[in-house]
Amino acid sequence: MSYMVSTKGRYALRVMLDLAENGSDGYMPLKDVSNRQDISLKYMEAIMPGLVKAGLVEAAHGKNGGYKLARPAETYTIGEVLRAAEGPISSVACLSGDFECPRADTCRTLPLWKKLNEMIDGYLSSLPLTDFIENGN
Amino acid sequence: MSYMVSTKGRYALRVMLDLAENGSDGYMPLKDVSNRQDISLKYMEAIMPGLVKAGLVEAAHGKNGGYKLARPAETYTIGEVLRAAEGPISSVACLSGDFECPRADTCRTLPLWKKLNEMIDGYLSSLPLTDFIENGN
DNA sequence: AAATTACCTACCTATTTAGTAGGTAAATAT
DNA sequence: ATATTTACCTACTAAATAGGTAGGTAATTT
Repeated sequence: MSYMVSTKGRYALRVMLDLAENGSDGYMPLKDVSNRQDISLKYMEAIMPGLVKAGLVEAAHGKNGGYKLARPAETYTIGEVLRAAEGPISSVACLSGDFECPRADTCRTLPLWKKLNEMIDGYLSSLPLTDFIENGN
Repeated sequence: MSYMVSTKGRYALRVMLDLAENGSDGYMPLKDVSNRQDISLKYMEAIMPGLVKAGLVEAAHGKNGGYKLARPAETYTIGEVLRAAEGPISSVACLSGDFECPRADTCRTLPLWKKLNEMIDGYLSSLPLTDFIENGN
């Protein structure tokens, strides 16, 4: 077994939460986030462009630059952040898209994985990011 | 991202289903299962001892030996087969046991992963293995 | 004694994870 | 204009995991 959600997705969540809590109207340099969250700056730099491309955050270069949320914090869900950072989330390779299983037509367990994926996706996509600020939910 | 359920667990499910369908009161040689399921015999040999140790199947050496289910087929759940083959299933490393996160006490997202794991485990442990015989559930 | 079967140990290749290192491009401040 | 700050891009790396293969040993039956 391996893990469905890696540091990439978990760190992305923490950056988003950090921006939601510590961000004002301006841009927040990644160095500050890195210090507060104790995550390697260089590694975070590799994660952020994915969030920019997905339209979750906006970036600005130069002095007083950094990142800020593209929308009000309450409108994000855990699911969309994870997908932006990690790509589509699946419990098994059978449903990954880049893998064509020759047994797919007759496979008895495929519907199981489909349902499991739907459950997971439904759960994560129903959870607002801000549920994890200021309370222990 | 990686996958929570690998071939190890998926093959184990197929072996169990095969034994449920094709097994009589005697033992079924792994070679036969391997042929029907088109799974590498050598790889299956590596998976089976885990199922034996977990008490899911019984093994017999020598001629007319092989494997058979230890209990009536209807009493197995998908979850217990996957756990026997893959070890404990978790969506994130944070809850794997062999990893001690120093942020665990104050982590805001840990409860999310806990709930997600419980959902997944609850679902898989509620599904009887035999749901996947003779119908498209 | 021979055949059959499970089971054990070691190895292998490719991929992924979790980074690091070093530099380039853009924007701002002085 | 120049220096500084910031994002961003392109490698590279070490360790782990996935998904096997190869070969042999132990147990059981014919």
